[in-house]
Amino acid sequence: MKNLELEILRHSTAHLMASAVQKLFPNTKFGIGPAIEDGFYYDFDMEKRLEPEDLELIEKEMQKIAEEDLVFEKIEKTRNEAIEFFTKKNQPYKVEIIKDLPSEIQEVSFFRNGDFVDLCKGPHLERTSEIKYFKLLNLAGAYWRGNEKNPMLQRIYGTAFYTKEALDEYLKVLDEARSRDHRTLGRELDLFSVTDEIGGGLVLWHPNGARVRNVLENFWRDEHFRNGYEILYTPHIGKSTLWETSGHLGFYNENMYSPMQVDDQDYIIKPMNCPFHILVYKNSHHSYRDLPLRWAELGTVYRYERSGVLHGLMRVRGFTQDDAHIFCAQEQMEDEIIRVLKFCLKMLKDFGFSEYKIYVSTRPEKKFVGKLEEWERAEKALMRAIELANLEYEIDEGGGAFYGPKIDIKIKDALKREWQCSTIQFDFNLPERFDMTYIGADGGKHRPYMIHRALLGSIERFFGILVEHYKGAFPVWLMHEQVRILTITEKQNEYAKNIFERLTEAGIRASINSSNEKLGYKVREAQVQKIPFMLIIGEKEQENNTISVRNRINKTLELSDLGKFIDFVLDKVQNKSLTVE
RNA sequence: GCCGAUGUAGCUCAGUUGGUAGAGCGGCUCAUUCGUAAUGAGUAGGUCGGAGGUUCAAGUCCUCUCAUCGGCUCCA
Repeated sequence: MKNLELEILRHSTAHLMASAVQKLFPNTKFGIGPAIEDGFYYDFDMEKRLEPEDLELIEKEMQKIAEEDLVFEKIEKTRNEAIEFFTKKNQPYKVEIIKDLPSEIQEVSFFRNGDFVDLCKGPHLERTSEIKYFKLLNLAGAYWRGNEKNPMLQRIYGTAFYTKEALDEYLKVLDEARSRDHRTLGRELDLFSVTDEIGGGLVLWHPNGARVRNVLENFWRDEHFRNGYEILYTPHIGKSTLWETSGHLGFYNENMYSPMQVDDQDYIIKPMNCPFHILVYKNSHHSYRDLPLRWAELGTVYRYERSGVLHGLMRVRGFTQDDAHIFCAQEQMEDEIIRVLKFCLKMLKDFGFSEYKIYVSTRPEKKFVGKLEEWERAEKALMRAIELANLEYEIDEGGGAFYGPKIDIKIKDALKREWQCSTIQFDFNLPERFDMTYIGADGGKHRPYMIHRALLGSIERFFGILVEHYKGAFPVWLMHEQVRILTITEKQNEYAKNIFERLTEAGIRASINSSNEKLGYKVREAQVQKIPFMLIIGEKEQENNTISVRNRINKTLELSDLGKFIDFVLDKVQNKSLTVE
């Protein structure tokens, strides 16, 4: 199925929905109703507050209209006729759209199905009866034209497909996404919590989640040392004058928390790590021989996020960035970008993400700092690095920050959803503001290039993505508990303890369940908690000095020797294997 | 921040037209010593998100407030 065909179907379904709404709620003013990635929506302005039950009503009405087999009829009108038409019909939003069309457009097209006539350039299906498999999904508020100063309209989201199978499949994926929700799994696996008593967007990491995080961070550090980075630690607060120098108080103010007073000085909790890294740089003079400097930090920052945007671990107010800053000379810049990109992709792959989309954001039209040729050089370096890696990318023209162009990498998870994680950004602003220099081979002062980069983005978000990607069943190397020993009767307690000690000694994270429950119960418990391996220990095993291994995908493994099992697990850890067989 | 929905035990939820809180799971205790997704019995958990108000009486009605969820805007 081509996307274009789906788009036509969905857009036509949006019209169908609008015509149903018009029939049910005649005084409705219509916004727009486009097809979107997985479906469509339509925005309405009406007296009535729509409720979830109304969706069923509207769906039924749509079904009726579809069965009437109306024709989607195209009508042309001149611009003025169109304005007159919609003014008469009391459709101010439509009038606004037409008035905002470029002046060279004098003819506009309409589509009619039955009594419903909508401004639309098409294309559409031929008849309403072609729309068979659709579903209205949810209700939401949305600002007219996406601007929060405009009135808020009521939006209905829905989707449509050409076959029943495709629709069912899509609804199944939605269900699947719900069952993977990291907030639910986070509670079920006791990984983390967010509580009202502390405040929204401030995360408590429980032992299980913290264990996984710890493994992740240790790996992250090792890899950074291996890749030529040094690691820094910097404070959580700093004088407000620092943020004046950096300019954040100007351009980032609305995301920063109010200052606190210490000894008559204002201090601000950090929303970024960069100024601190720059001050480490400025603590001494640098020669061109020192460069490049690559400094990384798991830097915890606090940013004010509006209350309505907080979401589990994905959008929080306190989070840890896997931040790094690279300071280099102009001639090193291109190599550094290539290096970062390679490092980044390797890191993502180690966590099991090998599908991604890459975006390059270039210089904004108007507001930007730095010289034009610097921008061009940097943009070229970014694109070249991606091309050298033989990867595709999309250009977001003018989408860069005012201080420099960037690469953003969005990873695709098991459900093909895209998540923004990695970012590689040039900064032409801070080196200038902090007057950073190095002494070149010519004995003169030069300004270093500065590159910000985060590979995982924020540890919180990345962890949330991992939870959803793996549905809580982390790969063995990351899993907080790798092996659980299940005894059958208490006669095996001693033997179980010996096994536990050997596992622990080998560096395997294990526990014993010797409770007075039946084996079936213990298996179920371990299964629900997605523990990769269960060692079942009964009289038989004890007598023969063996073990019986079951993994979390309900398979018994042919590994009766503990030593061999330990090697097997360590091998999985070593290779970051994604399987448990 | 805005629009809408929700908020009852650790979790999932029930609570009829206002009459003073209930289940399952989980926890704890006891019994059971048992071979690959739930052994049985008993028991303890709640100022029904918070603050006002209406009423003889509020989990149920009204007002305000906070938080969460779905979106919008914004973003790591």
